[in-house]
Amino acid sequence: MTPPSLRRDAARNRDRIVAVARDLVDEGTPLQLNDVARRTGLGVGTVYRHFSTAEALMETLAEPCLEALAAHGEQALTETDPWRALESFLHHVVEAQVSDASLPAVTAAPTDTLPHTAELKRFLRSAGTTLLDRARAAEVVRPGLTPADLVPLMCGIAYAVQVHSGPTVDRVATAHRYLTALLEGLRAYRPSSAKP
Amino acid sequence: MTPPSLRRDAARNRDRIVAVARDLVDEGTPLQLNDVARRTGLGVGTVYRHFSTAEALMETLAEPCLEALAAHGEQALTETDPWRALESFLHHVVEAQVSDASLPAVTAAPTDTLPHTAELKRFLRSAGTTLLDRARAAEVVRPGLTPADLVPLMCGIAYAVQVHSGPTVDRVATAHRYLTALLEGLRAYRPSSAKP
Amino acid sequence: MTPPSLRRDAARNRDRIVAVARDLVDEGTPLQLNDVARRTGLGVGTVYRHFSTAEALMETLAEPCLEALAAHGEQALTETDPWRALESFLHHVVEAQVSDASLPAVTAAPTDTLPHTAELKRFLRSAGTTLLDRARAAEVVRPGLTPADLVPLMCGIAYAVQVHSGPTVDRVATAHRYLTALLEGLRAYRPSSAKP
Amino acid sequence: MTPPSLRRDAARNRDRIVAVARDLVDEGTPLQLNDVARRTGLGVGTVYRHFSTAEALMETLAEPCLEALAAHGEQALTETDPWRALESFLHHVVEAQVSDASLPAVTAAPTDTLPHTAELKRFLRSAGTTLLDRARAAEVVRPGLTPADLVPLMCGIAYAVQVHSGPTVDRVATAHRYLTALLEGLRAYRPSSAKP
DNA sequence: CATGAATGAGCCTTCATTCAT
DNA sequence: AATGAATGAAGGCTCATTCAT
Repeated sequence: MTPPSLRRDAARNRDRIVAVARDLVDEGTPLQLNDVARRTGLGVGTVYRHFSTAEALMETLAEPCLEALAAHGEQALTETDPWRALESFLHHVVEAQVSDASLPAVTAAPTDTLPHTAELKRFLRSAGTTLLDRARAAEVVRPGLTPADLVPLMCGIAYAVQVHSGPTVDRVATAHRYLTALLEGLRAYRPSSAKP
Repeated sequence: MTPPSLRRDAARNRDRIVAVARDLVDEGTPLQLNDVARRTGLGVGTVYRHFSTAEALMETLAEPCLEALAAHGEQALTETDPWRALESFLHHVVEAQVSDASLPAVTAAPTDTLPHTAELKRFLRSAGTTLLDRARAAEVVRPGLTPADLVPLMCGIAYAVQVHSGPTVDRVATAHRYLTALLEGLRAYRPSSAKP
Repeated sequence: MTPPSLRRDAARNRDRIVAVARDLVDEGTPLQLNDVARRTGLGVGTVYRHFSTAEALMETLAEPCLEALAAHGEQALTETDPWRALESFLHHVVEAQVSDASLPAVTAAPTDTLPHTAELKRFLRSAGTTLLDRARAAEVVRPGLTPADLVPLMCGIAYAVQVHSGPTVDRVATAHRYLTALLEGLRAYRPSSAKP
Repeated sequence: MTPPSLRRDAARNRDRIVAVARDLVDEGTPLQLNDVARRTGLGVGTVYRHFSTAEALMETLAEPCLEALAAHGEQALTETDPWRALESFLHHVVEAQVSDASLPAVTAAPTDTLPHTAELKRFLRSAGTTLLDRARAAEVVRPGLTPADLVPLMCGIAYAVQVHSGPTVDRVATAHRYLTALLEGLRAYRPSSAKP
């Protein structure tokens, strides 16, 4: 995560920047490098040296989450039940999307700043594609949606949750509900009709 | 739509403002009153006289669409088949959402500027609520989603379509596909797939 | 006060404008002709036709007060005791200054818009001059202040009262206190030393 | 006055801003940060960096004067004759008020921007209070005015001088005359005039 | 006479980015 | 490497006044 071979103090500064940015994102404040500089007590120049744009910083925040999702993706790829594999992976994705505000911003962005972000997103897309393709091959999934729809739909659910938002709503639960509804529509044979 | 009894030239200016705003919104440019003034060739003050905030202008752009949706809503309320009523109404909604960029902005806004906008949104929400409640009463819809989820989900679909967007995608078709998937998940026991 | 030979409706408009302006001034709102127009329901042009500047309107508001003061001035000029004449006149002046917000604005202005205002102010200045000169001739007043100081000092007292202002202060009482202090300083022989 | 440990060029800019502001205030021009920026040739942002509001800049202009007054206040507090102490202090105050246009603005403001300004004003108020209380205790002052009246009255005198203003008037002399008149009224039994 | 739409200069403020120190 | 001052375009908005209807 933190680039190696960085002078001790430089590394400390970098961590400080990331920590402050994390706080800003968590409290819903728009991420501005000037603002980060002020709150870290560092000079703007220092912040710019570490992160040349706000997007780069945002992607750095999202990185751990993306990596965790990638791990879940790898895990899902080893699962034998193709439906459960897909379902489980996507639930992890939406949960992450609504839990960490840095994620939707990075996920929905058409282009990436950091190579590593691009790589992770590429892997997640390919994992999703594989999982959906397997499910279609096993005929546990209805046609109509393609792998290219997965990312947009996950973003859409995250956005829907945000629109829904009020003080009394459990965002994670709502996200799962929305995904569940969508997956019901995606599934070929529903339990009720699979029983008899 | 255009307030009556306005001086001839004032009405022309107002229309000009709305037309320019329409273009801006269609081309994805953020709607700024100063910008509108510049492009219309009118003074800033003139624009502010007609629309005291950018939101008011945006809502004015969205108004015809909202009214058309309201008409569809009334239509749907007279439909006898509760499932078809809900389905048809929601398809009209998402189609509008992706066809006119002013709509998602207005729909997702937590507060409204123009009384008429508020009224239309209220009506649309109540129509959706009634349609969903009827479908639930007729047991053609699965539990899990409530009337309060409708607006967020429609916004989420519009957002998903936007994330999907590329030069070669048919936005309307994509929106219908997404809604169809969701409705499949919402639907209770469909005769067709329960048989074989 | 209201110019004669004005069409009935024009006169009504004029009165309406003055009434609204009175309210604005009383509530401490800056006097803007646009604002007056909106609150009267009249067009801006109409307001401008009646009062070509905000100052003209302000002077119109102040007029009744100025006339009342002029009456007090004439009264004072008939008084035999030169000290009491001066004292009484000035107390009327400061009381008016703090009671009607239109007055300080007009009194302190170096130039006047309406001829009648200029005339009234001229008369008040001359009355003050005469009263002070008589008091000096009667040696009931100490040298040091001249007639030209009267207007500035009355304005200064009104301003001091305004600076003092808080929710719990009686502006009129404060004004009288301040003037009393000043008059004590102006007076030659104070009661205590005049007795024996 | 100028904060220490500021980069050389930054300090130069700051001084330039203050100098230009000084000129504006001296020539009676309303103090606007944009205007200051234009006249200094600096960017607006630079001016805002140094002084976040026009009030902050105004208070910075007034600061040296306020400090000089505070020094006079301390001096007066060591004076043994309570009357002379009060008199001398107040004469310094009014002289400052009419000599530096930044002072009345700061003095009359109900709230302060810079902590140091607030502190200085607090000290001056308390010095005035002490001096007046001592004079009352020594019975060299008549009742009727309280410490809370001092600031308003000093502002009132400054305002009176400004109303008086014309090309041929010596503002400082006028201010002293007005204060003298007021102090005469404040003073209790003067030996000189009580004798004959 | 009355109207009120139009004007546009001008004020305030923010922010992403550069670059001298 | 680090600093943080400087920049200035850009956006938001108000208001006194004019003039076509």
